[in-house]
Amino acid sequence: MKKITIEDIAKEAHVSIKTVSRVFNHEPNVRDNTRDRVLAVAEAMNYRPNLSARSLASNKSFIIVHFHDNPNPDYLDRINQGLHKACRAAGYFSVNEPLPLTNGSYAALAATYLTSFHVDGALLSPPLSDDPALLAVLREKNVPYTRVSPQFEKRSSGATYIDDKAASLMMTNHLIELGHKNIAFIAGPSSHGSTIERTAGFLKALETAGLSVQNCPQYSGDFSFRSGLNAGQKIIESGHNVTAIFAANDEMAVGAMMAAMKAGLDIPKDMSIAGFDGSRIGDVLWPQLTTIRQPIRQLSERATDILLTSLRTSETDIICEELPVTLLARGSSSVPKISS
Amino acid sequence: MKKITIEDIAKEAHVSIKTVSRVFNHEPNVRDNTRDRVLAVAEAMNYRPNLSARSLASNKSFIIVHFHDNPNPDYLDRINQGLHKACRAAGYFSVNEPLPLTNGSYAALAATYLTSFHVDGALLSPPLSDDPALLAVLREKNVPYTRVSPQFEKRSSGATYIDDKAASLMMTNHLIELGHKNIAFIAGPSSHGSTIERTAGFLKALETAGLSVQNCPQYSGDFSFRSGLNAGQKIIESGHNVTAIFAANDEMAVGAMMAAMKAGLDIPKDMSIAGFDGSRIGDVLWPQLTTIRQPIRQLSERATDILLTSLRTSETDIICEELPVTLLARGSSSVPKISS
DNA sequence: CTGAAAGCGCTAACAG
DNA sequence: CTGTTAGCGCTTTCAG
Repeated sequence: MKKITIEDIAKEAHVSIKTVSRVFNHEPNVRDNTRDRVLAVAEAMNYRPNLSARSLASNKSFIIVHFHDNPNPDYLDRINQGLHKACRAAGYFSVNEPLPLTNGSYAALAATYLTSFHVDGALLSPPLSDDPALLAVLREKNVPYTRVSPQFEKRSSGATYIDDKAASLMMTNHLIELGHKNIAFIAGPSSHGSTIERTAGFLKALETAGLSVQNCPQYSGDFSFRSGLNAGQKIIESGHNVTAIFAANDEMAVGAMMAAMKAGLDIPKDMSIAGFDGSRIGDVLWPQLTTIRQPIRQLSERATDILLTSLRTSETDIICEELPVTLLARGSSSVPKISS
Repeated sequence: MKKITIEDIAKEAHVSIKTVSRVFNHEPNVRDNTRDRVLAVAEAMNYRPNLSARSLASNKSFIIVHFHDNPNPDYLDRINQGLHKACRAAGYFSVNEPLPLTNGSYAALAATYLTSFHVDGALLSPPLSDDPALLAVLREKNVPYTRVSPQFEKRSSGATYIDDKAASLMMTNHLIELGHKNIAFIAGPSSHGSTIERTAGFLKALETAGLSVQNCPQYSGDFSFRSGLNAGQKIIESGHNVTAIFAANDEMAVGAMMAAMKAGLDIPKDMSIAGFDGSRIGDVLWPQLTTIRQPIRQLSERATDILLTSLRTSETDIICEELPVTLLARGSSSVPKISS
């Protein structure tokens, strides 16, 4: 079972290897007739170009790397699905590389990675989308990249994102409309750019509704379940008469929900809970979590599409797309028991 | 910023490129002196061998692919962590490839993948670990592989696994010791080999304890949350006086728990719930899920180690390792309210 | 222990 | 529209 190469195809199709190469690279200047013959032969012989050879000769690899450091497996998985789908549709391959920000030398790690593993482009997901050190490495190495949900210098690269502020405002309004006046907010970590936006949306909604910020205490967590649990406990002990908790992601919201349940509170009668993201964790609870559903797979797929398009057209236009979110009002939120 | 190649290192270290190559491939027959000099120069010039060139010349790629079709992102993530860690420690790279069994041509997909993307080995995780069509492709293409948690022909390849039957027996005994006599079991799908083992462990425990199988109804799901919810509803409506539900994975257990909560039952007073896997979903609930914790990351890391070792030593010994599990007794299980 | 030469399978740059 | 000739950066012979 010997390996079949471009030469075998050339011989069989009575053309030169260059012509075969042209066909497989979608280059112009091949007669339809010839092209069809080559493709037929290749199909018949089950030929696949050797990626290493292609990569060595052309200095292209047909590989896109996804750098990530998000602790949420669910989020990662959705990003990967979109990435994989877009890559496959374009004949590219995708690989994943964790880049732990907690490891002081993550930028050096990325640099090492990019030197030994030639990639054609990179996809960045939060929190790496906004990491200056990583972006610097990418630019220095001349690796094109697009970003999912960047917050800073949004238009400095191709990107897809949602309107965090508007989404957060939408959710806060939902709680306000239910009748809540004492709403606690659990913000994300400052390392995530979305934190500012989501907090701003929350505050704007309060302001518009004329609610006192004094009655709406703000806490902050690191997006982890545990930090939500801690914040939830503090909120409950604080004596603020809080009737609703809005957390900047679902993990923390579920943590807060657990704190409430532990304290013997009924959800949503005694305490409404709202999250942000639309991750699986919120589907698999009773009551199910009221949240903002982000189109994560599409964000990633579109971001990859944008990257691949820019690679192929070598266009310099920077494409940025905002995708819509949905408010999922479910069992964890309702009208407050006592309006204060 | 030009690319530095093996030639730059050779020139600078006053040796031939072949010697540099020897050093980087850990080949013998290099004087320590020479080796050190080469390494020093390479370090100073920040040299990294070009993977494509290496791959083209040696017909090795230093890439391990992980084929998977597990719907649980949490499980996948842990497998990936172990894989990544083991690969990195050995200078290998890892890539992921979903292979949806629901897609009729998944075996052909795998074949295509393996022809265009040269990999040195493959890691299989359930349910692919036991897929005959995929195994056939791998063998035909001569791609070495190891498997995580295979159930059939265990010793036909390198593998790591747990003792599913013993673990299931352990959990059932836990429930029996708490005083439960009417225990429902939700089995996994027949496509997963573990289903037989886990069911066998359940039945063995009943038998040993002298409990009647009639009082312990068996259901089956597909490992999804939703299927656990459905089974849970049936169990509650069945009038079997069931006081405990043991599901063959955590997702289904949580589904069953949700069914119980919806029906107004108190967990664990009215109904004890137990799962299997130790995935995040069970940590993030109130009460937390009693479950069997599998060392998923270690299973994957060891399986990868076994694969890499066999690649480098070209030894033909097949290594299989059984790793221990832990019973996590948490809030979702307790003594039954009424002993029947 | 070390080096020189010959490719790996493909694409780039030029000729026709 | 098509073919020829050089490499890409490395490893593998095979000689020393």
